[in-house]
Amino acid sequence: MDSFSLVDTSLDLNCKPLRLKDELPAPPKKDLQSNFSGSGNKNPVNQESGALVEELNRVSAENKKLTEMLTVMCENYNALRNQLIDYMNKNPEKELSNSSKKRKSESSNNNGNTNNMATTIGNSESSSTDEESCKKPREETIKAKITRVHYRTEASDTSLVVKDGYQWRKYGQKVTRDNPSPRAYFKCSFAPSCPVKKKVQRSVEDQSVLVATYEGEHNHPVPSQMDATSGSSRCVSLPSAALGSTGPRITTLDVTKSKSISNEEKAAAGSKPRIDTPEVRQFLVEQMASSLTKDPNFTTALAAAISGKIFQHNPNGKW
DNA sequence: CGGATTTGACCCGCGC
DNA sequence: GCGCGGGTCAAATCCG
Repeated sequence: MDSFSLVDTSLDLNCKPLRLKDELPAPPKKDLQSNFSGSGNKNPVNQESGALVEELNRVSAENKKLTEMLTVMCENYNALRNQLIDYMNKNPEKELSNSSKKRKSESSNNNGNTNNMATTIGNSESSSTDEESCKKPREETIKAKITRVHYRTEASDTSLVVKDGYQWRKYGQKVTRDNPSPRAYFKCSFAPSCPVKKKVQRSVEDQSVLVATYEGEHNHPVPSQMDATSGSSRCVSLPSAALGSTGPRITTLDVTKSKSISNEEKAAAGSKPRIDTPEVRQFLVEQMASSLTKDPNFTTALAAAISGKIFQHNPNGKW
């Protein structure tokens, strides 16, 4: 929808990726250099602790700044959202005509986001910063968390296999009315213990984009990281969760990625607190994004921005 | 031979 | 009640 994309774009451009790029890398490098390469010898412990304190202060200040930015963004978003609601109230027919054809479950889960474009993430968690949670009764969304993820694939790819780290068993395929490309239905291989299902279909607008719709949450960890890279079956598609670098398309959010990140978080927490490694930096970005996943529209904007910036910075896309 | 995939049949909700 | 369309089932087939 236009309003959402408006929100997304504005947030996206003015938000933190730029700042992260500007602020994060530069100062710590200095610190690290002074700590390690130039480190000499006088008082390494004091020097290191001083640098850490300095780093902590810097990060705190940055955190504060980001929080303020987030507040401003929330306000802007809420204002825009209110305008959108007003608009939708004035023009209810268009939205109704779109949503009326949806089946009960889908329309209820997308509750409010009645656009049939594959541009929303129907994350059902309530937001801590947004008024959405109190405005919209979302009890029905507790049942099945629906997440929509975009994957860019090779143009020549014809399979509907998405490498997301989990193992899936295909149980059906259908050609739907609104999209000439077939839709594939997958169940998690851990079913029935794991109730997660996924639908994969090529985007109408861009055939090289796979839209995966996840229903439910895995009640087990990712089988292995190997699966995410080598593929559990004949995987062909690239797991690049970044569309932001290419087109007007709004969203991409890789749920499994955030989960694996959280594993990294545990590992990092258990080991040394390396403040300024690229991994940690990226993790901070990811964590910011994941914290915003509570709001589907912010998630949409920020995930695209983060992914876009990160992939620009790291063209190989290797982590 | 066993597991994964394919694909037509079937089920079910919704609109008319 | 009927037709349509999306989702699921399950027998057949494929493949390592």
